[in-house]
Amino acid sequence: MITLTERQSLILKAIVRDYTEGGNPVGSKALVQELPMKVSSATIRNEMAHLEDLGLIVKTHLSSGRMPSIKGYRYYVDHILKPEKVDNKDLKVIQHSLGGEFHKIDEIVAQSADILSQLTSYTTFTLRPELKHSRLSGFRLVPLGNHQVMAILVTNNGDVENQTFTIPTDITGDELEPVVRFIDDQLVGLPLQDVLAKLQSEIPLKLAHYLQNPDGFLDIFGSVLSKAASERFYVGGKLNLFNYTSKQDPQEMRSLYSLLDQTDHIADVIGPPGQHIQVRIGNEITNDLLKDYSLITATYDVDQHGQGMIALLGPTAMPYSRMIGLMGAFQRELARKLLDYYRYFDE
Amino acid sequence: MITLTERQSLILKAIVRDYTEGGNPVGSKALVQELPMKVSSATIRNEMAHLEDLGLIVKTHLSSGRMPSIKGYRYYVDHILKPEKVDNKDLKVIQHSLGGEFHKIDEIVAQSADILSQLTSYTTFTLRPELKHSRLSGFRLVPLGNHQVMAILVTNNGDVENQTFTIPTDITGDELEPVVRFIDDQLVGLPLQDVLAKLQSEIPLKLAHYLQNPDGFLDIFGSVLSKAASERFYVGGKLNLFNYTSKQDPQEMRSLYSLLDQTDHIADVIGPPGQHIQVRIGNEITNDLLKDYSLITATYDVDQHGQGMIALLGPTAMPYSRMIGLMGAFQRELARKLLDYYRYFDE
DNA sequence: TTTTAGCACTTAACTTAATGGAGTGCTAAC
DNA sequence: GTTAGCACTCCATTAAGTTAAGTGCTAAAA
Repeated sequence: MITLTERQSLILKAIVRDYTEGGNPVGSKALVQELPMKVSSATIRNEMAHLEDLGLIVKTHLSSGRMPSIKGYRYYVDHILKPEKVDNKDLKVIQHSLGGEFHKIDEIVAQSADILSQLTSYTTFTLRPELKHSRLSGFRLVPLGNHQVMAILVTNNGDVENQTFTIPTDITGDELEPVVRFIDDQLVGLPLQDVLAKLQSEIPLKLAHYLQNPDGFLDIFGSVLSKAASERFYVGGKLNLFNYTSKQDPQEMRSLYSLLDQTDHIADVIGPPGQHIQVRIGNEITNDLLKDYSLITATYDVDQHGQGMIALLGPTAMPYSRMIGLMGAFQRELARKLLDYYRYFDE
Repeated sequence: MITLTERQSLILKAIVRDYTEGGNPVGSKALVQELPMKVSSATIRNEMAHLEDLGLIVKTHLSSGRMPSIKGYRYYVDHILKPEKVDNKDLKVIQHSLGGEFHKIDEIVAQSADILSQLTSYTTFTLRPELKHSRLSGFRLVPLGNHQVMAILVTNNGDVENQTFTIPTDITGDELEPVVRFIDDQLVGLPLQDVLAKLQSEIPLKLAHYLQNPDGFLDIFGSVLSKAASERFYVGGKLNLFNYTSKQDPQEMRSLYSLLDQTDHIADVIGPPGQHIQVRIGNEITNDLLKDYSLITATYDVDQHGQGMIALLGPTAMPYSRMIGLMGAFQRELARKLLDYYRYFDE
């Protein structure tokens, strides 16, 4: 367990700030100007040597200034940093952007990714509260003619999922009636995850009473259901990658960029909803492609409707204090907005 | 009007080929090896000086080798190049990729962009045959509860467009019945563009007979209709940009990349369906961001179902001969596949 | 008239050397 | 414990020199 004196702590803090703002290693003379106490550069050099022994700062070469190491950022984030109170202008932007009328939760969550990426100039990810916790409130099968049927699934929160299927024979509404009625009777009102579970077990059996050949229908229902229950990350500010990346190898940029298109990989990186705000720095991120970046994740809570996440990807040298403050504010505003939304549908 | 001797033509051709393959300016000595006739490097130098006077090739500095100018590429494409017969393996890939079962035209067209970008390692755009020519074959309004209604529009070609609306009051199927019947009576069977036209003129009046307050419904119908009739480009191989771009300025990459996300800008660049295969080189493209690239566009024809387009964006130094051959083949295969698809739905 | 050999010339790209500046570690004095 | 002073290290920049590729031009050959 590392313990720093007050002065060492101030020095580390100043190095983090300077390096984040200027992008260049910081020397002892520059620090003389900035520290609140009056000490000589030689003293600072002594302290810096100590910080380096502890592994909190590093040199790029024997006679260069210092920059924070991963461990240094870690210490800074854990013990020094105070979340900055969110800028009033930024708060206004958030509230205004979330203030409009939305027709779907996914729109709110998707837009959130965009707002956050604009505010930060970094790349953001958002995850809606898990749909599994929503309840099935309706299922429709609409024959469209031309051998096509559209399946529509509705939840109590107003989420709508639909999919069109091509089927061998033309079907009229009357033929589908008993199936839809079966679902209304047996499954409406249950959380989607329970419906999913039942689909594996008792539904096929029961459905056999209503339909001669239930397989085709089960495929359709299962497909829409799992599409609805699957989690989707929205990505904002993909293009911002160009602003903060240090890479110039096009191939590396390419793999990075393609990572952002793969929801499952993003899910691995960001992990399940957890406690409050978490900062992962450099190689603490479980993906080698991101080992030169930092990731701030925050879980937001919408009461009985479950939890969602927002996340921010940026350079290791980012203004953590401001970012953490911003994430906190956003987290609160988003949760509030979603609560409002759910309340509207619960009426 | 430029006319070249046989030998000059061969030299220009060789310069284009060498420069495309190697990426470096081509010198007179290298050409001695490659030309079919035996001439000295001095003779080639004389010919090259002439080609330079005509503006077909340029030097990067006083004593460098030559590379083709835009004008040089233009001449090459117009007068020298012969489309390469498409590689048998590539043809197999195309046929196999388009051979599967598709449920929607948009899937076929979207997948086409991906296949083409894989085959070429460049970036591709595809545009489906204009939906305006399709006929309205059905319209449904499905009440979903929770103040929501889904509007579904179906065409005779199996295209389905749907959109969910939130409305102030809950509505039952019975109330919508007359509206849907009105549409079935009056509009089904007409091309979408005619429906669009009528929506501006006679429909509002007629609808007033069926509904007290037709405005809300007209908004919904109009919205789905215009969403269906709007053209959409599919983009394939966005990431391939990293392979062939010469830019390393991240800001420029950024604007380029964001251009690919804007369907309307792409439409401007690629232009309306035209004649067969067209090659635009460098500043012949009407967008300054693309002035260092080349664009090959091809229009494909699906008989009475209208025309669509495929397009290819790559470096000015691209193997035009192979690419034009490939575009031709793809154009034919895609048209055939779509004809099959339409035939299936016309049954 | 066309082609070619030969040569002087140009330029980019690379290598080497020289210089200045920022910053460090260490020592000895305060 | 702190500081002034100094030798030392390394990067960055500039300057100079070298090489290789390629050209244009001239005069001779075909």
